[in-house]
Amino acid sequence: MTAPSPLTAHLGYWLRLVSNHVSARFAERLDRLGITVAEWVALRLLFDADSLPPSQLAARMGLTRGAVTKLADRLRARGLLARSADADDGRGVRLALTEAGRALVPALAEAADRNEAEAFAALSAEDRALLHGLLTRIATRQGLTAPPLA
Amino acid sequence: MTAPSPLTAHLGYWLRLVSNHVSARFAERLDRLGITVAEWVALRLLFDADSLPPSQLAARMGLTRGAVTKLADRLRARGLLARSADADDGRGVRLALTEAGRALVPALAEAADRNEAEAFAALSAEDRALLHGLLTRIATRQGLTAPPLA
DNA sequence: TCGATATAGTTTCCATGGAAACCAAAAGGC
DNA sequence: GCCTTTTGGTTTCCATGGAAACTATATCGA
Repeated sequence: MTAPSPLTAHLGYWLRLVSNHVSARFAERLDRLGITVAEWVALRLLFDADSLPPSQLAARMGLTRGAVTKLADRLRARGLLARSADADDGRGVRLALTEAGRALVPALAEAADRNEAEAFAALSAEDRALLHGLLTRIATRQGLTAPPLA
Repeated sequence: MTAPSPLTAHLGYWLRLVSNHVSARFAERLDRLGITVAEWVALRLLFDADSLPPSQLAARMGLTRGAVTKLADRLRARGLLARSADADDGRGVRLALTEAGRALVPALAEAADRNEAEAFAALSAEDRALLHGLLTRIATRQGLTAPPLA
């Protein structure tokens, strides 16, 4: 009958602590540009993909389709994203960046770069590589090259 | 003029991906016991502290006081937590576990232990220690032995 | 001691995201 | 070719948590 594990006994606790902090700081930076973290992820994915159905975006972001509908509405209202009907599928929709959306991405990426540098300043380049290796090892073992959902 | 960094270029991305996944899996486990992750954290902190003012709990959990008020209400409604007036400060409140709340903590801690084992199964004991070291190094550098808030 | 200020807690309002119900179109079985 | 089932997307409802306003008490300075 040992004492119940304290919070700090779990790697999961530290992972969450650091991750939340890094994301919160990143959110602050993005906020200055009027963008949320989720919006950044969507914009960056669409930057490469050119156009995606909401379901694809949802899968890659680890969100539900419902959440993506709403996210897309917000981005569309600000003129950063356009929605068009899928030519082949009467139900389908394609999401794509507008010119304004595309033009915004580099600045956001720079914010991400700066955040990254600041967040992991405590680690040497080798240690950062080490951390990267450990995290990706867990990720692949858990089968998540993509979604943290369910 | 290089291309904007892809999401996967940032450690922060992997950190968030893995952290969210681990927390989501943990949330599933706790859900079977009718508890959320935030509730677990509160219960575990109160288990050691015996009694805390809401502001203290908020600080240690990285939540606002408003959020703690509501969290405490939920736990109180389920008979896991009791609220009492502070003897010395007319404004103050003390939160403490009920017997039922206290009795629940060991089972929750075991769920946390099992989650931990499953989540980091990809890593050897040495690698887990390594990861722990890297994360705590970042945490202390960022001044967060406690709150991811602000 | 009284008035100004600070502090503890709560409440209200808002934003985000999940779950599930729902609708329309496509695909499959016969 | 129909009827059932599946799939893509949206909508509705709910839960959680932050921000800011608000209340009550305590503290500080003159």
